Amino acid sequence: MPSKPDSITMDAVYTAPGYLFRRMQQIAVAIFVEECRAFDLTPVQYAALVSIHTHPGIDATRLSAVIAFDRSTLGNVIERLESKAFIERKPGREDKRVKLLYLTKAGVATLREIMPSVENAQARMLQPLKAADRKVLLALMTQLVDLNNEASRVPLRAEDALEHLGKST
Amino acid sequence: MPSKPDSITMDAVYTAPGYLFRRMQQIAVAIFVEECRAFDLTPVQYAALVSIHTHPGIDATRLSAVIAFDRSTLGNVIERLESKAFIERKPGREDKRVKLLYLTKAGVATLREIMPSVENAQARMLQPLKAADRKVLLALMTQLVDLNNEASRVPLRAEDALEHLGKST
DNA sequence: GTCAGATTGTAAGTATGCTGTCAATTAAGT
DNA sequence: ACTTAATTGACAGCATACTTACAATCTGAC
Repeated sequence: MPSKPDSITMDAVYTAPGYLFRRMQQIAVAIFVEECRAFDLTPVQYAALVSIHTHPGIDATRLSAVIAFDRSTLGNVIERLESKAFIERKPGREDKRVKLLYLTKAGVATLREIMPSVENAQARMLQPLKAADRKVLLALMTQLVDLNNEASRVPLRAEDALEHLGKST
Repeated sequence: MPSKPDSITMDAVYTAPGYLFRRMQQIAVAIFVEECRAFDLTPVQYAALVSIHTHPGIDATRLSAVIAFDRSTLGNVIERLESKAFIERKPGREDKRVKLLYLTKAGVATLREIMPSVENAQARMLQPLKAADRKVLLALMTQLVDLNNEASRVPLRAEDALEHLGKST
């Protein structure tokens, strides 16, 4: 309980949950990039690819809700994926504002090829822990992220993914 | 175990530890910014202030090792803290390359005032969990970050903080 | 003492992640 | 039908976070 600055130590940083989350995120990205450096895909770009593969013809706004990425950020991500020829943007027929997203053949192929490396990376992040602890940590993180969903600037809305189908129902 | 893209679902994203860490980091920053919006300090800037307060006269390279921030990133952070008049940079006498960092009076005052808000923010991040689970999560995260230290691009080197003292020993 | 190599701060370039704003378009209310 | 609301993608701007490169400086080997 350091309340006066005179009593501030580095523990005010090191033991803060926010610092641990930041640090672990940095480590997770470093591991992902290292395992996947052959594929020219970042973690964010990978998540976007998976989502577009799962929801072909989704638009950028819905995609941002499905992976909880900021809409502005996602615009740049989509641009890069398009310039790498992993995805295509096609104008919507009903709604002239939207641009529908689809994987290209190269995108599908890359996704198939990168999968084992991604799984290696995800495993490596938790490897230092005992198997039982890994499960506990994953369960608690899943719970915490879910319960804090609304505190996020861009809450996850997985259901939004279905809106681009059967809109006329 | 989805190995063929045809069997990929969003679980390939949602249950990946890397995704959970990213999401939680975003939530943590959002909560910090909301609780501390009266102070014009980001989480990173706060950590830097605490470190400079704890290690007056530290230089930027050592500071980056102490809070595990990239040296380049930290350059910009320091610039912003200086332009806000929270810190001062003074040229080193022995080594003309380094610039030593000190808190200004405004920096010390701000640090004292922001402390309660930071603690509120840190508490809010874990609040959705039961008290016992909070302890477990914190312990596991601390362990995991520590054991993965070398996997990070900028490993934490807390001891480096002491080097700017008694260099001539 | 001098020269090779390391270190320090800085800068440019790329990639998230957020804040706003804006024009175009669509949807809703009357 | 017509005006107002909301939505969509795009853009500008700020703040991390990393890469490489570079000039100034320092250190060590000889």
